[in-house]
Amino acid sequence: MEYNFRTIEQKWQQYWGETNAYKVSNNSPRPKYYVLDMFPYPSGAGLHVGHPLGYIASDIFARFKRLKGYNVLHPMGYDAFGLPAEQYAIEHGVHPAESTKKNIENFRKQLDKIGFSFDWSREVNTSDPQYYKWTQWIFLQLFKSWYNRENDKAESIDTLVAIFEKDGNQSVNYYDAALFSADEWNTFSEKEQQDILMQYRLCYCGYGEVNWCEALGTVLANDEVVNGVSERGGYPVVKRKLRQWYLRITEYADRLLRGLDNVDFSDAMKDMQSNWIGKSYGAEIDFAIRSDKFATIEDEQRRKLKVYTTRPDTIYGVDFMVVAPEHELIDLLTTDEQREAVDEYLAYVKSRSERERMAEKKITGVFTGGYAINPFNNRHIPVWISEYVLAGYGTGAIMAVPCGDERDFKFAKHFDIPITNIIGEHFNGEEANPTKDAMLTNSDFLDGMLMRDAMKVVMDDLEGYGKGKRKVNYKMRDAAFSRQRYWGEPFPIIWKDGIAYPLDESELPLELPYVEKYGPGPEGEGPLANVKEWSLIPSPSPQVEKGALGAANVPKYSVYTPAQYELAKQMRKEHTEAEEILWQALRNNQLGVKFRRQHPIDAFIVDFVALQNKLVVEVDGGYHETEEQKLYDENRTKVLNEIGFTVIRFTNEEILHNLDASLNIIKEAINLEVAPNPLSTRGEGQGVRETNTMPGYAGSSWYFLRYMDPHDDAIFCSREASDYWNQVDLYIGGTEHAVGHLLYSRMWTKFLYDLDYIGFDEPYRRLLNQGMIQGSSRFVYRFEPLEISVNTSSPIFISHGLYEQWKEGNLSTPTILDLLNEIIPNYCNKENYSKAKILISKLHVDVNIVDGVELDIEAFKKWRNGEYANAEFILEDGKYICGIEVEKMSKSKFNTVNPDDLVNKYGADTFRMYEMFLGPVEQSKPWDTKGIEGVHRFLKKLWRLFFDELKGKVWNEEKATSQELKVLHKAIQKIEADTERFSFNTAVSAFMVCVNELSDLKCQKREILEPLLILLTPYAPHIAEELWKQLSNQSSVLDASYPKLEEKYLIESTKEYPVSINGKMRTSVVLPADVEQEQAVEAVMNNEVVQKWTVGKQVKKFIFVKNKMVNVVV
RNA sequence: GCCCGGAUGGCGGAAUUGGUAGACGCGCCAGACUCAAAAUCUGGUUCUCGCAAGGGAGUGCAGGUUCGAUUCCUGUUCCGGGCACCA
Repeated sequence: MEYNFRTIEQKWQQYWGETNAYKVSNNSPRPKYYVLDMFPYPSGAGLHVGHPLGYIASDIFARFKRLKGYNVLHPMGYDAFGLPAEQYAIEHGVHPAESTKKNIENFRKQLDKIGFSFDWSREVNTSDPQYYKWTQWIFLQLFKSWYNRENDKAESIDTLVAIFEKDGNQSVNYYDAALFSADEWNTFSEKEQQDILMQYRLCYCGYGEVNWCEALGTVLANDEVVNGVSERGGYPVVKRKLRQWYLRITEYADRLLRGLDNVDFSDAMKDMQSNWIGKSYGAEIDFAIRSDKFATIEDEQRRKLKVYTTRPDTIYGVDFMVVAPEHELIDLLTTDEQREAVDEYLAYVKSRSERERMAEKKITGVFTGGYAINPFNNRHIPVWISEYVLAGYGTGAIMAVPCGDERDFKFAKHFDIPITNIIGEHFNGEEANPTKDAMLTNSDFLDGMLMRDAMKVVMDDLEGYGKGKRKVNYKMRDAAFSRQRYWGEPFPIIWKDGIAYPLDESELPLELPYVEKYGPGPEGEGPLANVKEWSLIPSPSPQVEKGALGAANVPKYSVYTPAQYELAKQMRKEHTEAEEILWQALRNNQLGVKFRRQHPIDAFIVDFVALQNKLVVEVDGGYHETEEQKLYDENRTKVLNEIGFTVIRFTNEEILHNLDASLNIIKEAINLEVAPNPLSTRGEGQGVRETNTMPGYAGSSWYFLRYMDPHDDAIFCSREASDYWNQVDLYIGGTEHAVGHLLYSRMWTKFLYDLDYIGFDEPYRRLLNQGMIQGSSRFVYRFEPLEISVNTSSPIFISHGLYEQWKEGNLSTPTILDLLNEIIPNYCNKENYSKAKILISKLHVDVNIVDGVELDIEAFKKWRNGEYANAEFILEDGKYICGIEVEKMSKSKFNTVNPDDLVNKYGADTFRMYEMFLGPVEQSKPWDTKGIEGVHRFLKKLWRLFFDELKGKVWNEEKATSQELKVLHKAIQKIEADTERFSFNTAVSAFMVCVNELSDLKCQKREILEPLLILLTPYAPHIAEELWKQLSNQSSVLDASYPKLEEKYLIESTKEYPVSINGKMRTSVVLPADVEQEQAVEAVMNNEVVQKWTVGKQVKKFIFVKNKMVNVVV
């Protein structure tokens, strides 16, 4: 009987399925253990061998714990919302729900073949309304909560309202809101009250910058933006402020930091998270600024440049200031001479993504022309703008101390800014020195003080004189929680008159409407904004009928017809007096904003427009008094509003007689900076649904809880279930989730804990990071056709070794041409040899048709539908050898290996063990199918301990010898310990060693083999179950109990000690196990080899480490 | 740029707390079985000098600490992951 893995694996997978072998109960007398894999996104490309790595590891551990007597929860599900499905829908017209469903089916099929012990009755899918009902529900709880810093926890917003009603906001003035009293609160309108509350909510609405691509009409992810243009199509991308939802994760910053002390994550992971949170202690310092634009002293007093610094001790070393390009004071600081340079620089920055800005090595910046005043010595300090200062961090402005900060130093050098040395000899003029231990110089009253000590002195001084204050700062920002996309959870929010009203919980789930088109909505809103019958509540929508206006069907303001353009040009010449006066006041950026006049927008040509601010200004003549014209104006305004423009209308009279007042109105509109919430102007008093959707991490922030109680209709997870399963005991996934998913889910857990829905505030007790499996790409080398060669349809490929020789110049052109002529007669005439210019291109070839490095030429000819059917090859040693490079595993590089193929060829058990055998699970490594044979051989060798091809069953009931027991218990010891510490690769080796040794001993005894099968069950469950049943066991091996290590079988009476002379291994001596130093000295010194090395030399030292080694120093 | 990893034979890797560098597997070489091949089995395999015995070198690179360093420290190079709208 031979090892027929296909039959065996199919048989037991079916058996385990039918017997519900993996179904887990929430009631068990056994201790619980929760093993979780990071939520997979079911991509259309299916599984490649990199995906199951973590799942196999977790499966081994889950099965191991089960054998150890635990009730183990090991679930699987799908993070099914996401961009790729939506992108696929846009490109192929397949609804994301459909493609996702298909992908999941495919995923499941692939997973099933590998023999995982998932309890599929607990499967979850984030895009299932029964699941996202609870994602929406948790969002509502976040929306209805605020963070009470006094109690250091989230509370219902009602407690905040109670505080406002009683005392106003004096005690809870967190987010730079204006102060108000209880009386004032009570007289506020509902809108005013709700606007204030919105600022406090844990999920709140604000404005944030996004990558906006006008041509695609959509917001792009950072990695969809390459060099300032969209990845798809290469269209320009700019920053644009859009209304966004935010998660107030910053309130949890400190708890997220402290919580790291109570979890078992790697130090690297903890470092990454705490660096991300970025807690720092420092000071905020106010610098007065000089500007001739200040009308009064009060103005000057009011508008200070606030910086955040962790080094207030260096205050006398400040040689310049740098503000972020988005800083609000730039306009004020910029002098007329510098205006042009500043504008140019800001335009440049606007085209760059945040990532590019941070990654840029090149130093860029521009001087504003303005100065700030050092509050300590009244020194005038030039203010610069540079992209390396980010608006979101600190105050968006820094005081630069070039002698102490490397980046400041480089900036000063680059722009020739003189450097003040405040650390004396510690600064060498060549590079900055960030020391805190130098004695201060050039620092007035701080001179001679240690920098460390000066920090406190400066901060006390700042606070004493009201020039600044101590401040704890976090690098972490609130997390953007909305996406302008279709394929995500809809927000259970209805806007009415600019107020966000939550849906009643009984109305959940708010289902995603089915759509046919996935294009972006107006004004950077999500595609849902196009679904009027869904978003407007109730219908009908007061839509403007375009035909009635004679409007062309022109959707975007940036797109207009040549005819319109000509008309606009004409109209510019025919301006009225009022228009001309206003134009003179608006032109040349006098308000800090660029206006255009007579510019086409949609179907209209408007009088004036500030495109960036989405502001239209119209100046109406007397004829606007007619009824007909009034109606037209009204409709025109409506359409402009619809596409996000604010419209201000003046009469000729107003401009001519009160220009200042008119300008003030325009200024006010500009200061809004962003267009008002489009949802507050649409729908005319009726409700409008929120049309953004939630981000990918919404559903994945709490999924581990749903697995505990996946079918509960009453709550996201019953307290009973979460009390029983509690934290995830082992969480396995990649480091790429270090600061995204892991921080969000930790925050949600803390939030749900604050509201007392669960009893623990850290989701994952222990985290294991799996490495990435990289692809090992193979290359072939193709000649580009020579101009002088005969025309041939045969592409010619050259083997890697020869290609390398050619590349290094060791293979001359004539030699190559000779080779070519050999393959294709008369390929190139000898006379033309000197004119030939050889070009060889390197092409990816499918790794699955390459055996190691040798190309399967026949398979290659059939590859890609016979694209290379008539290819010719220049071989080396009769073979075509491919080049190798390690790259990311991806379809486009033809280096993906499908687990299905390997499972078909070798079986799931072999595949599982091989994935583990490849190396430490935490480490990244390239995939190489080659070695899988060795593991397969091991399983066959194990099989032969039970069955002989000819003799049939060969195991026996004989008593085991002590030598055999030693082999077994050595294996138990090693495999148990290795599994416990996730060193699966060495455990697989230990199995091999054990089976090798048993084979050598010809041991086929049940007493030894049976425990070995249990050891093997987590790794290769199918073969273990088969052999287990063959040994006539009735129950499943899955529920056997793990063999117990008996130390007594391992005791040795002697030990072979390595002997080193001067630390270099020379020989070894066998000594009794309980040997003491004196005996050891004697035995070692009498050793022949030792004597050879020590003869004529004095022994200086004799080092004896019991059970380790001996070292003789001469 | 910043944060976090990694680097050991031809290849994947082992060496758990500073104590015999290269376990186990692949590949390669030789042999057995076979008409032959596959499969299987046996032996060898870091490099280098040497017939051998035996010696020398060796864990990315340059230093340091130590009786002893793949392991600890300093510096450095290269590769991988993350950097807030991929999930």
